Amino acid sequence: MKKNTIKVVVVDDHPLVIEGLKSSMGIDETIEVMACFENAESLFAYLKRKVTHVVVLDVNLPDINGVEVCATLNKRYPHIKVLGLSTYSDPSIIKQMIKNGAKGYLLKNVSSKELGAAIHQIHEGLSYFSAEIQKILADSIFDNDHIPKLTRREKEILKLVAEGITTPQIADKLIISPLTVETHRRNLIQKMGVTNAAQLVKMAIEQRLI
Amino acid sequence: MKKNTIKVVVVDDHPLVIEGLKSSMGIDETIEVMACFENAESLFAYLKRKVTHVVVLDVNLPDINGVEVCATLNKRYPHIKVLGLSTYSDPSIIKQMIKNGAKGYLLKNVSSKELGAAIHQIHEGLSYFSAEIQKILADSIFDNDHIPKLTRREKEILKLVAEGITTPQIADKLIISPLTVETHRRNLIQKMGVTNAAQLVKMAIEQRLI
DNA sequence: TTTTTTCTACTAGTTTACAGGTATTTTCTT
DNA sequence: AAGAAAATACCTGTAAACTAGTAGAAAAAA
Repeated sequence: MKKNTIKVVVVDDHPLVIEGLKSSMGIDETIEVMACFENAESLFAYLKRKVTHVVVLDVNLPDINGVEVCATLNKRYPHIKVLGLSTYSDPSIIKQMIKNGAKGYLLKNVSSKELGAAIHQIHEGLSYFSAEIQKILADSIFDNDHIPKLTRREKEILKLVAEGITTPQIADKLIISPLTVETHRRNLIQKMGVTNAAQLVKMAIEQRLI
Repeated sequence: MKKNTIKVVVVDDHPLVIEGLKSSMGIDETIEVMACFENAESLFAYLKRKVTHVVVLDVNLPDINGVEVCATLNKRYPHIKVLGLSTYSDPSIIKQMIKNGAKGYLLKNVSSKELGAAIHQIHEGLSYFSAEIQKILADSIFDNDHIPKLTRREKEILKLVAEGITTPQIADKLIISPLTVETHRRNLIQKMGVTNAAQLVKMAIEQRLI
């Protein structure tokens, strides 16, 4: 075992990614990939026995929530730096990771070079967020200003609209006046900043409201 | 360059996965990873010059639709075997890939061993679908999702409808008669088996047509 | 309890969408 | 060159959706 290396463990359910990480980090002699795990359980078993500096953690684990793993890691081993990794870019997940003590975050389309740089940087006590992640976070702040708060009834009607149910049918279903349904539709369109039902449905799906 | 090897090229936007594939296949001397690409354009440029047996194709490419790439591959190079690869498991996507000539399909949580076996098998003219994929396909038989064939123009109009653009505006944009646009809308609604534009948009997004 | 929000409902008019046909021309495909 | 598929366009209705206001009742929050 080499001395003065950054001891890294990887948690990812994709053998190919693990293989890629090992292979990529093999070049950098200051980074040592000590172990790889496909689930959280074996990670914690390992950490009890071995010294570890950095955990590269895939957030999209099949069995356990990556965010929770990060929280547990931060609680039990505050000195271990967590570097989050995921394929897709959900701002809320990234925020939760940061909240739970992740020191860095990358998307899986990261290059070997950037990954190495990130590991070095967080090991030195700094944080590392790739340009893409920073942009996602920046955009999400902007988007939060436009959060269309929909009422319970509006959400209900929105779902029915997306199912192709017409105003008279919705009125019939909810036992209210069609005129009321129309009002809700109008408010939905106004709140979401769209022009008609088709665009409303598109936006609603994009905003994960449906 | 070795002789009698299976010449493989990889298309994936994740450098780590590419690295993992190269590393994994390095063990098997009968498989030779000739090149890796992060987009479809450079793949086709390569194929014009070099002999290739198997293309390992990530379906979730950022720029271009993986299904379309598969279709183009199958059309231009019918002798090349395509092995689909994706992180998530959408039955309709897998079906579309098979329909477009993919000889095999795997999820990214595949082991190096299975990947090697799959490459060998499809190179021999057989097909290869991992147990997980087979299960997904089997399950999806029950909920028969008829994927209607939309024409180029229909897809174009569908996108505009989803953006909230009205028939007169679409007509203006495409420099065709509003009556023609209405016809296309009607055909879209009929083909997709829906009742109005709102439901049409929802279905289109669900079927990944937008 | 007061205030605010949400849900309800209305009038009136305009625009767009949808149903059901038919039919010509253009563009692929064979 | 022939046939099929797609894109174009029209007609006649009816139904629904959208715009733009107003406003009372119920529920939730302060």
